[in-house]
Amino acid sequence: MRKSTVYDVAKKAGVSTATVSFAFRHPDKVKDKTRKKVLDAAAILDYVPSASARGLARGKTGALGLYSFDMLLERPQGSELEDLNALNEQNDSSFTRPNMFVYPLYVDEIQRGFELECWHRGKTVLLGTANSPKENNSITDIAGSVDGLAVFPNRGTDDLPLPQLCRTVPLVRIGDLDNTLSCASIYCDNTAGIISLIDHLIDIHHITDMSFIGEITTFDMRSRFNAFQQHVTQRGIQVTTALLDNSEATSQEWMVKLCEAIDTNQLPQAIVCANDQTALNVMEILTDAGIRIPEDILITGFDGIMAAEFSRPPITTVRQPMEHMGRLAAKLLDERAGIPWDSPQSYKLPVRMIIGESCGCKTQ
Amino acid sequence: MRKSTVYDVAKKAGVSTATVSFAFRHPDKVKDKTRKKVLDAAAILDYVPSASARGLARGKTGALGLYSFDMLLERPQGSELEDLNALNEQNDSSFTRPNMFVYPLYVDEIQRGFELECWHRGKTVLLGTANSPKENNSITDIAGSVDGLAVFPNRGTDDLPLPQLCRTVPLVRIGDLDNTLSCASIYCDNTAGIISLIDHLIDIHHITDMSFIGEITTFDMRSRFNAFQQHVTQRGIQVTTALLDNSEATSQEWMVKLCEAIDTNQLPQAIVCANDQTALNVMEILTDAGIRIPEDILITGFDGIMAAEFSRPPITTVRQPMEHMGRLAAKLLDERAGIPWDSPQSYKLPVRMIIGESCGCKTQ
DNA sequence: TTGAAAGCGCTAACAA
DNA sequence: TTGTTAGCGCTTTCAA
Repeated sequence: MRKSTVYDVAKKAGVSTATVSFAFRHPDKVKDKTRKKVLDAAAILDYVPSASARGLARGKTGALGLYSFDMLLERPQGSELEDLNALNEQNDSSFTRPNMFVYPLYVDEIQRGFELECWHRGKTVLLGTANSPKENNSITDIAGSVDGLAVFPNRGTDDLPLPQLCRTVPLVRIGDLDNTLSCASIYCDNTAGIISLIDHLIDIHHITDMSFIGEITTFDMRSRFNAFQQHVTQRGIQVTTALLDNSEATSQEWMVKLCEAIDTNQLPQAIVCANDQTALNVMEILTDAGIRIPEDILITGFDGIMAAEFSRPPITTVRQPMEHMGRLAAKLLDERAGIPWDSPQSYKLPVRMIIGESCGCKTQ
Repeated sequence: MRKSTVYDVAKKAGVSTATVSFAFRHPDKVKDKTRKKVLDAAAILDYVPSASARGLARGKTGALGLYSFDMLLERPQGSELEDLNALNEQNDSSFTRPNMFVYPLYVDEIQRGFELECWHRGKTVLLGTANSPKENNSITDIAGSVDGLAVFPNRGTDDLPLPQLCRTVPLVRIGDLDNTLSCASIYCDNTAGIISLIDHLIDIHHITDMSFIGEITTFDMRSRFNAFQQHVTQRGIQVTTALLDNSEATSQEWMVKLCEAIDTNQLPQAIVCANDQTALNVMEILTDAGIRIPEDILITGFDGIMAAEFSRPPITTVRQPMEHMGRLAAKLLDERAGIPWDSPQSYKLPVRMIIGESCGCKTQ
């Protein structure tokens, strides 16, 4: 059964297609009786207007997009996506309890903010993701179907055709800063966050020797690493360089270094991690090696994701206003009404330190 | 600066628009040299194909939709969505820690499954929500822009034009069962879940007197309520009817009844709650009244959301395979390739009881 | 208040 | 292998 169109409705209602369109889009511009005829005909014919056609005609889609780069690859579930059929087996992973080490993470909280704001504004949300690093044309696909697009940075972001996109559609980078492109950047005050962490470790816990762990693959991570180096120097702190990893590598070299440091007893008094997920991993490795946190070593994270609060011990971290960031992205995009920015915009949002117990504090 | 189109690219590359289209959609059908010309021209012109135009021409959009009904209204944040500007203030709620009583909930875990499967299949996800119960034409809007649509049931779902939609686009109802419409229904084995809960309370904790609390506004809730009534009768258990609320009301009448029962000391030995969120609320009210769980009364939930596991005490509940349900929805929709079902389909998924401590068990 | 008609940008026969 | 061309369904001037 063919889908019915304006033409079908128009014929059935005995009016023109223009009137059908008006009956839906500008109800007040149409005589009540006419409108009723149209609506009735539409109901009988199961008329569902084509958003594609409308988008084409209007030059807008009414949707805002959020693009995440190879999220799947970074999450354990990604690999289990095949077994959709054997749910009856008792040991199916679908029955395991929710695991907050996998969800919700940083991107999820931002996504949630984005969705809230879009719904608030009556925009629909389009979610896209590349399955493989090579598929960077998928971002162009989604860019072509929205009035504005928010993008998460990631390793591989450099390959994305962001320079072209931002000339065609309003583009927001989240957790990233770019002053060369005519797009908006929303990021948090990484420097202030790292400083407050370091100061806390020094001033409250009298640490004289610390290091930094993390993959320096994005703007955020780089900012934190730089802030660490700088502030630690400024405070005259010794740095256990054995651990420092300022490589751009995607592999987790720091794990090797950390294990070596454990084996050779070269651990610093404290480790500042690039983010909560890294901190979680570091803590697991240390714990497995019989090293206690915070008795034997202090750990800090960054981001303030849910898992940081519920890990044992809870992680002392810096919380980004993630929901807010997502909402701001949607707001900025919506306000552009489809018109790309003509100069770089940036929004640096404040952060707040959250004291857990991994730094040696007692939080009741 | 006008967005460039196939025509612009075609002219610049010195080919026809068809060739431009082919160069992108069927790269192998175009001579290498020609394709290169096209791609170069496209890059120079910042060409971003219009998904609307493609959707129109192809009759498909490549997106799958997920529609939630008035989610915002049910969540505390919904009301705070205005203050997007004053983030510098120290007490901004954006800095509060993630609150799992608000997110992620039942729908979020399903949504996540839906997203995972869509990404896996290379489909984009369209998220839509009605801001107000009256805005039920928004679902038609999103139905018009996807190749398949999943819908959450809710109070108010009855007002939705589901009968018309399911004749135009493949439709999946999640957490709902409908044998009258030509759509698919994905729901869990509510009856088995309730039975295992009741049996546990009776057989392990020797409960002889229990009741049920919840708003009976959706298929799931109704199923659980019915299963409760039936199984409790079958096991010859006394029911504290003072608490039973089988009304269809949206207001939370059960709160009143619960408070009365507390005041008059009419509480049963155990309360089976319609879902985890209700259980959380019930526990809060009881705790505030100085009643201890599980010492003074046993509580069970349903769903297995994250907050149930981390509440104190952890809630004994029944876990639905939520991620799986979302994934199944996406899979079914994708497989229809835009063609509506011509008869009702239903998928009842198994559940599993998860022992917490709210039932009186000790889980270390 | 309604109708006629010209696009919107892309795709896919069909031809060449 | 590439070009021509007829739509896809809706919106929106402009006229009536």
